[in-house]
Amino acid sequence: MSRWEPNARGRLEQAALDLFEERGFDQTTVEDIATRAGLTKRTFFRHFADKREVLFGGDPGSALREVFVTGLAAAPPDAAPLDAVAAALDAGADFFTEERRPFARRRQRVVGAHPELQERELVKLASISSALAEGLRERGVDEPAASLAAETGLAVFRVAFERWVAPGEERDLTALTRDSLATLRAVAAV
Amino acid sequence: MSRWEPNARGRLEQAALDLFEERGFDQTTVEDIATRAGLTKRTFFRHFADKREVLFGGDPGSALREVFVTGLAAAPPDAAPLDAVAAALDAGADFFTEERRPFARRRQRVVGAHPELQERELVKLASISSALAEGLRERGVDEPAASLAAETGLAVFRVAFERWVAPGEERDLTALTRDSLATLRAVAAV
DNA sequence: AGGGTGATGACATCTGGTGCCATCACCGTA
DNA sequence: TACGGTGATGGCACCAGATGTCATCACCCT
Repeated sequence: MSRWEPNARGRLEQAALDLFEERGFDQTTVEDIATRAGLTKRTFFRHFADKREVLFGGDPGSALREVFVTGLAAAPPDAAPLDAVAAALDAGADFFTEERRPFARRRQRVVGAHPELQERELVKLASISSALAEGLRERGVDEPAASLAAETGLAVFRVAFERWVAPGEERDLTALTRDSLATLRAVAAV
Repeated sequence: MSRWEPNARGRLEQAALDLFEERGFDQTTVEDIATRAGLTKRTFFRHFADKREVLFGGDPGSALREVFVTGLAAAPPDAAPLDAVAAALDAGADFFTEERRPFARRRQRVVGAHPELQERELVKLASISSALAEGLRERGVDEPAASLAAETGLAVFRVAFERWVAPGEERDLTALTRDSLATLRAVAAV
């Protein structure tokens, strides 16, 4: 692909995460990141739409959304909405293998320390929620049930994910997701 | 209070909403807003932390969060988590009276047209969700049930709110919220 | 060897956002 | 009446994020 030093994008992501941990998000300029990656500020903005996006995979960040949507599509056509969403969550949980946990923890610490990064994270999750709702509608689920099932499912996933990256937690994301879903069902039971 | 033209903050909010509708968020500079309000860019940033915040009430935006928290606190101590959250949602729904609907619709159209504004909106809602979860924990609800009930409740409210501001919708927000909550309970029923 | 292609560098520019100090209107007090 | 305090505003400089434009360079293909 690249004819210069390979993997410019990856180098930028790596440099950014390192610098954000060292000095914090605000104390790191885009030029700092680019320089550490052996590139220039202008090139940074060719790979990422803005400074925050470097932590969210840029366009590839939509990969996770695809995983969820595919998982949803794989559920039996006659599955209840929340059961179909549960299948999507399982697929999402599989995406975050044990090898990814250390990186996820670093990333979560940085994001958690900076409100402007949490903004972006919420948008990404909302985008997944919208995609799930759309998938549910295609399965014949009416509004507002489709949106509610999707949003609820994502809330379950978010809670599970936060537990997964919490210090000392050892259970895998699949187990945590299923546990959270069970808790939700108990809470929502009339 | 003010010894100059009164209500500088309100004038800035009004000018901003007008300009965002006329030209769009990106095509409007902070200087444009300030000038239309008879002020300067520097003064704008004394009232609002950033350009987006002008649509979210600045600090007073936390007023809504207080309404929710107060509503939650007013629920019977032995109420089930989701019932307590339902009380909070009722309080939130009361906050948006019929007179506010036209303004809410204008605002929603602008926010809906600009992803960067949606980011901010998600943060505000997440802040309410956190406050509700905290309130539930104080009522003795354990994690992750507290977070799940809070996030689920807010999903219900968000869905209801979107229907409330939809063109042609005439039901009030309380009715829509209760309807959405009933739908959620049906969806979550095993 | 030469042209095409795509990623990068260099430069200019706009705008969001902040720090700093001056200014001005009003208020209370002597 | 005079005077100083207070709080909101204006003006200015400045940094950093973000974008448009053009030049450059490495590689591939013919």
